[in-house]
Amino acid sequence: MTAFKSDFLRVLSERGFIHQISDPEGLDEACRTGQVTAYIGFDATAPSLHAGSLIQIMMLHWMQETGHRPIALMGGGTTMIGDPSFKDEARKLLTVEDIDKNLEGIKRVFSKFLDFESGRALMINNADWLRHLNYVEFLRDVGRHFSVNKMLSYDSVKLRLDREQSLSFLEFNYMILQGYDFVELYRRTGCTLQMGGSDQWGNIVNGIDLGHKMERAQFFALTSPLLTTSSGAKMGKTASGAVWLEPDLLSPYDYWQYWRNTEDADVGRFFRLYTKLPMDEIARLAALGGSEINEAKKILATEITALVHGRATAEAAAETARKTFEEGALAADLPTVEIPRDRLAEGLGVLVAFVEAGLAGSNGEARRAVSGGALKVNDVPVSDDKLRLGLGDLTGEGVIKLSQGKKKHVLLKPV
RNA sequence: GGGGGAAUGUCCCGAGCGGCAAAGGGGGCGGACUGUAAAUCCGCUGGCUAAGCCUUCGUAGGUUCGAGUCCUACUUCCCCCA
Repeated sequence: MTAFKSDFLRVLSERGFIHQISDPEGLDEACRTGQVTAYIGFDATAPSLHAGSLIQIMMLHWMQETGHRPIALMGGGTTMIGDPSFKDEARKLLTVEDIDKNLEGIKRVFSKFLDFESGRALMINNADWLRHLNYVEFLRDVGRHFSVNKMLSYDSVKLRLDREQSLSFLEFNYMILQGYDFVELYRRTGCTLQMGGSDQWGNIVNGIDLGHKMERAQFFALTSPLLTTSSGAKMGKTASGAVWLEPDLLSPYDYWQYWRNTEDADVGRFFRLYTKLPMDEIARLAALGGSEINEAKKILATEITALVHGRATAEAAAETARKTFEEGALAADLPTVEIPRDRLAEGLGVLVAFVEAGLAGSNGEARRAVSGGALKVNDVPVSDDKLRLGLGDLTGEGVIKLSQGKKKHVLLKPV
């Protein structure tokens, strides 16, 4: 935990990425004296990674930054099984088509954080070796090294067992495949370190053991703390709760907003984890108190957005927010929904308008929002749910601004 | 193979004498207070052409004026015995 000698561990440590390391001194020494190759696996359970994976991506980034070689391992093979760690029930099986499609979206993110030029970072898909395994051979070569007694003792499966929920044999194999991945990557690239969230500890340690037995190699594990916001525990489960990294799934403006609304207490921690700003700069920003911390949050949001969506996009989002919140003006870059001019000309019900804008899930939900005073048209609260919008409601800019609450705004644009 | 349980509002947990759009909680959303924060308080949290109508309690049938609730079969899961 104390002073690391290698740049890599020192950076990770001071920025708060480290939760557990299997052999801190050994890893520190290895990082100090040579180039280490490490990997983190990403399963393709959704068409994009979300904010929860950002911490993993940043670890790979810092690794490359400090002179080592990161591998982003795409879980095209492991996703066929589904990781049961700390899950209270089995996930629905995805089809091969879905998995491969999801991977397309996931791959895209990494080029923004890693430099894949001339093998400085690698992207490998474990489908390459897992999807064509020979069952009996695999059991004899790899399976014999695993003790079921031991696997049953891991905390990661205890939740399931304690709740008396079924843990299928399929899922039970996940940690074996993950362990095998580690060995396979070692053979292919000399990879000796696996990183991941703290929920992956058991799986990673299994890989270390397997490395000892099959290759007589010294592997290392390094885990990061789990992101703990109120919604963190169920992250990725609810459709609206996930903060996607792909602009198609979550607009850069909304992404910026997400970070802008960071709790005071999280500001320093998020700066260290999710931005590349130097530590002294972060210390200064995090020390701001009272309402001044809002300035820090804006910088935080812009920095994090810039990493994922690019600097220009991030600054545009910041500017849109500034106009909307600080000037109360109508910013042209707010998320826009197009609507046929004819429909507007003949009169469009407010409820329908809000549903089409994506600010309400149904007419009924919009109706309730009206009675709760939550909806506004051009900043004027809606009091009558039978109100119809027409061409006369267009502002000088030729749009209609719909708002739900204080923070969500959408422009309706006739075409 | 035999015996006994369980499945509830398509976010989760969970109560439910045959009259139920179904208690309660978490989460989420909105309002007040603030600083686009936290904490706190209040409201909402099946759908619709809305004083009415439609669809919901694992699946399919049945009993009944009426079924989440009773019966039968099936599915999945748990426990006990072999």
